[in-house]
Amino acid sequence: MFEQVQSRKYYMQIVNQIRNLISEGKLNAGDKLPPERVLAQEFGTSRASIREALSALEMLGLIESRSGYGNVIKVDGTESLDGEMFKTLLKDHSPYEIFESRLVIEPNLAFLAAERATPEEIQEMGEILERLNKTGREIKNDPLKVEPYMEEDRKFHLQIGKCAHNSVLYTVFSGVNSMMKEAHWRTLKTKGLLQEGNLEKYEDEHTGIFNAIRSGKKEVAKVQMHDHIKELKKDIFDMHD
Amino acid sequence: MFEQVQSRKYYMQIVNQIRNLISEGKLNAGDKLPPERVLAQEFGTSRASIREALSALEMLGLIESRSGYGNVIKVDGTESLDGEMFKTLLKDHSPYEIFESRLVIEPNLAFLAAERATPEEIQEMGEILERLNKTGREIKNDPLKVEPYMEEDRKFHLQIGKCAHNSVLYTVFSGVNSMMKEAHWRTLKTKGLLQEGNLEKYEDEHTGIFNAIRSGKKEVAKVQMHDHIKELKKDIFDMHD
DNA sequence: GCAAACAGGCTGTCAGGCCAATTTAATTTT
DNA sequence: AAAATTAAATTGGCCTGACAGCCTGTTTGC
Repeated sequence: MFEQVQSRKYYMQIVNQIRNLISEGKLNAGDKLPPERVLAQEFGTSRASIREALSALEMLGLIESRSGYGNVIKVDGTESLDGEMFKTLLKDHSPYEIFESRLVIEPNLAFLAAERATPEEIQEMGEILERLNKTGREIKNDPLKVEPYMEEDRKFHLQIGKCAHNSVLYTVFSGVNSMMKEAHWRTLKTKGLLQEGNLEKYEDEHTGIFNAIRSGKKEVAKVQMHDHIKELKKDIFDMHD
Repeated sequence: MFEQVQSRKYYMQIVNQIRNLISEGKLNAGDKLPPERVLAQEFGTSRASIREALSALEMLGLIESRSGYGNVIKVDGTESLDGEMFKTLLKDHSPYEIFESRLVIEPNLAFLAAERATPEEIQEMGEILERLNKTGREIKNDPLKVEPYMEEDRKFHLQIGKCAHNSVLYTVFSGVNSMMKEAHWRTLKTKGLLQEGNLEKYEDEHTGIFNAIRSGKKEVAKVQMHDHIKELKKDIFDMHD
């Protein structure tokens, strides 16, 4: 019946405003915030309050405060800000366990996606898949395409997660997914990806998953996603169980 | 090869120290921190730095700062501090989606638990189950036992999560699990739990899951957990799909 | 007895200042 | 002219001191 009164503390209001600016895409990764003294003026508060907000934002992993330089936005919040914050929690977990969690979550996301995806979402998924496959085939002639390929791959999986229409699972997955952008993951994955025949294999698997989701075959989508992630896991960690 | 240099910024060191005290159980939910001025003295910093740390801790959901009263520890961090922080991210998500995520995660935790649980962990699980079942039977004569029952139930499921030995999934699940302690969940659950015959049903299901895990029957554990959560979901949300 | 006023402790916020880190520009050196 | 050095400006990191407002318990006044 009654609405929550606006968070009274200044630093919280500042955190929320900046957080919103990030998720609205008005502040992007790499952008520099105005100097603290300027922020204080613009928000109409003291520098102390600004700094309380900034330290909180830094602890949440949204900005990085660099002495003598400025406060820099660290994340691209348009995909899932909550996911980026969850990623911050994952920092110290082992790569193996992080990847293993994909094996649990993603097949179920595929299942739910087959059940709930809207036509528009399916179409977008198809477009991403097309770009992904195209980029994959270009790698043979141009090894520099590996980076864009991994990015398209990330987006394809993320789109499936979005289609599952479960914000909790999406938050978790987008955190894990975003972790794959990190440098040490890229080197890990590059090794596995480039082995002979893998790209063709992935193309088949991705296409199969997409078709299953599009035609609403929930169980098929789930199983195929499971097999796909298991293949990835094998290719990356060189394990076979 | 080289270890990370200690986080330079004062507020970070303070956050880490307090965070550790919470996860070590030296600071428990409800405890009041010393006044900021005292903290400043004890940490050897200014009150400004203390407040930067406290605002960060509050944003992470670990403490609550009450004007004119003090800074209060908000979580019991001995189960999983990361989980408590993840719970903070869940605050605004719909109860249905939160519960649905259990349906995805817990069966897989049961699966992994059947594969990886140590004898000691199994034994502890058995002891929790025994207490749970005992409390469940006492409810008939003493409706006040509902609260303890739900707490034992929470612990039983959490123990399974722990046995899965995957820190990422455990963090997520313990966050969701801890959410079940919240007031609005308790009322939701109480309604469903107390319907005729449910408690006996749950006892059978719990026991079945435990036996499957103990004897290493991974697939059985997974399926039974899935069915159990689905029953719970039905009883709580009154849905049947 | 009971309500109202009071007092002490604590957080919320501000103002102003100094130091250290880092970038940028200026200056010197090669 | 290019490179290395130095100087200046910018910016975050941190500190001190102060005051208003909130909370709690106690005292005062009826």
